[in-house]
Amino acid sequence: MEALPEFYMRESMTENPVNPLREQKVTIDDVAMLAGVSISTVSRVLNTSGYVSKKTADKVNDAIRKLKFVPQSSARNLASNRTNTLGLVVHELAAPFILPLLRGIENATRDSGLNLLVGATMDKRRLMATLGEHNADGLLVTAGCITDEELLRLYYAKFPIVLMFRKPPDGFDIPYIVAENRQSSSAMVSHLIKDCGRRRIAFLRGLEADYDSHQRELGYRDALAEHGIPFDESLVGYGGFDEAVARNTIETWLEKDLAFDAVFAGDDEAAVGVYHAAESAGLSIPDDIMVVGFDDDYLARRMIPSLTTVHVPIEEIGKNATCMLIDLINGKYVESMTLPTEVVIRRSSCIS
Amino acid sequence: MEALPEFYMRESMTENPVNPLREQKVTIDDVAMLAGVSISTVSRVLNTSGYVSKKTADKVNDAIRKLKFVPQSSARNLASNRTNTLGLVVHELAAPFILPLLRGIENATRDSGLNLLVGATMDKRRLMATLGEHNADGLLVTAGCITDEELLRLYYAKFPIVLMFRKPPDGFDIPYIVAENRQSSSAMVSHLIKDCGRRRIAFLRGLEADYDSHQRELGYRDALAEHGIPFDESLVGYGGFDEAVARNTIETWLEKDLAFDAVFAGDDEAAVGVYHAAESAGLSIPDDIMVVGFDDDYLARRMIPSLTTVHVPIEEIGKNATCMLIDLINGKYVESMTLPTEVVIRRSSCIS
DNA sequence: CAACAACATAAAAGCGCTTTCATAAAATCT
DNA sequence: AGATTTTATGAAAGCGCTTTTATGTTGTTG
Repeated sequence: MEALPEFYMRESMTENPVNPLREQKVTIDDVAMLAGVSISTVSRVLNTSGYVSKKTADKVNDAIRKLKFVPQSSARNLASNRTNTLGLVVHELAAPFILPLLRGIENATRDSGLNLLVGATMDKRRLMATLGEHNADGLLVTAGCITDEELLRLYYAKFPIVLMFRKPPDGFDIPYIVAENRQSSSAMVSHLIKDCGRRRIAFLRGLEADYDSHQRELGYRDALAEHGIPFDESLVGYGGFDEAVARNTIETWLEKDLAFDAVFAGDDEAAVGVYHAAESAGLSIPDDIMVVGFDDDYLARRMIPSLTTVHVPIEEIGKNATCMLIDLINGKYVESMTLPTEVVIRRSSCIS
Repeated sequence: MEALPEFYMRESMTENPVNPLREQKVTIDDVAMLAGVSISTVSRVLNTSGYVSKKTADKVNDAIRKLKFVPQSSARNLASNRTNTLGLVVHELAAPFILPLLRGIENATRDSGLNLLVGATMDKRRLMATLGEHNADGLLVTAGCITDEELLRLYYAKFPIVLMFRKPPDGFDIPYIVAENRQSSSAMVSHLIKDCGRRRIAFLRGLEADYDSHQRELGYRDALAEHGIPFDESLVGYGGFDEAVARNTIETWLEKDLAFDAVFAGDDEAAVGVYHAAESAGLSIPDDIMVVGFDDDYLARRMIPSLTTVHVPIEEIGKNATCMLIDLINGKYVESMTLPTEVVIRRSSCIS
């Protein structure tokens, strides 16, 4: 058989039916009894559905308060066929941009009275059993954590999904929310060219398949073209949106005396890698090389010198994605969106 | 009445019963039918409980696979009176130490086949309705996000809780897991004194009530005492475990020419604040002042110069706390623990 | 003041599982 | 072989809610 979570196999489970000591439960029946009404009426006031007279509602609410009644979600979910839960699927709980994202999502779910279930993709089978169709009303999915195949399976099953930082495969109208990348990348690189007089600007890619990375590269090329600077393949390297990787790339370049006077690092993480490579080579930022990133994450403001980057409203993205998902769940039409971003100039590209 | 989450008030909810289009559900009955057994038997193989012959189990598992059956947790929860869900209560989804913590917790819950519900405290009533007694089997609680009062209410209700980075009020044996603070703080400060020859070492406190902060201060004093350096109140300031606050404190000190040659910043966040204050005053780290932090968070390795700090096994704490909570839920005896930490010497306290 | 709508409540039927409880077959022991 | 015990399965009773249906009770209209 499909291996069951070991949890279920614990003997203690059958021997020791959970928390025998837990306080006695207050149920809807208790409330109904105290208020002198039927449980249907209690349910109606709980859900503000159907007709309830003011007087009765008051009685019921009094009883609820007196008994400290909290409806049990499992019963509610079972009866109403909704879980009141949103699932968040992320690739890894490591990158710092996850935090504001989580914050945005958590706020929005809380405001809607929904629960947030978090899952990181490692074991896909298990993840889907946990967050999948029966145990969440919808899913928020970030880039790189679910294959197109799995995504389409859910799509065909009409399961509500909103993508973040990622667009669906061509031809499928799965709602998504992404940040504007190309234009702001171009603006960023133009800044280096126009304002800072740089000409040999390197670019560090993320993963091939990554939507963001690709858009940023297009923006980079746009800016070069616009200012009549020929695109030079040797100035493009792999940064992997990762500090260590980026650092390694730059160090290799420096060793073989590749000439460049600025680096557009793909994202802030990678930019930090560039900082370290520069530092160990004794190069000064921004004087010897300028460095710019993308995301405006936790690090950008904290690094010394502070990092010029593109501000991405990540918390906003989380919030909006959540609202979109809620609408989707409620059967409303949802429009995908691209949120604007903004170049933030800091010290790492400062002409002194 | 108690304000209901606005979600419930949406008209769409009654009008449009969630996802009318969702694929038809596969239930335990379907599995039973296909396998030619009763649902009790299916349930037994799902839970590996009771007696089931190998042959029957195989038939059932085949059917489960064929139908892609996933048991619906709400039904399961309702029937079995457990939610299979752990709640995580954090104060704010902002501090970087949350990420490794979340990672540790998520891994452990996943390994146990449990779900993880995340809640940030903002609206306590709502939080407890969401994560509280009926909707999670237990709670993981970090420092500063629940009042002692609320904590004790749950304690008296025998609701399983594990505290992280925090000890329970005196006399209550609520299991906790904390990191060793005092000894390593002392070791850290001793390092500055012995290895680096510093004598005027400042300390930046966190919040008064914070357990960690208090312990770290004790360690700081221990080290001073040990090396015969008198404690100087003027060298202790408020850092708030926050970059901006710490920066401000240091800048104020520098303006009034307070003399110090090293700062023990309370935590890494605050240390970054010190970096910025030093930088804007034109002071070099570590030559003019050395800076050390605590936590070894995301920033420590990334700052330039890299930050000497105390490594706290945060992911480990998350993992262990989760295991403790699971044991607790299963009625086992759980022992609180203090995890060891370790001084990590990096460039910010480097004698050049 | 009938006749009909709008409002208010209760009874009852599930939701999809787990968990007794009852029963039967197979294995083990006198 | 008969008496137990162990193993194996199914029937049925809920878990605590929501929701449909039925039944009043008001209020309103012609």
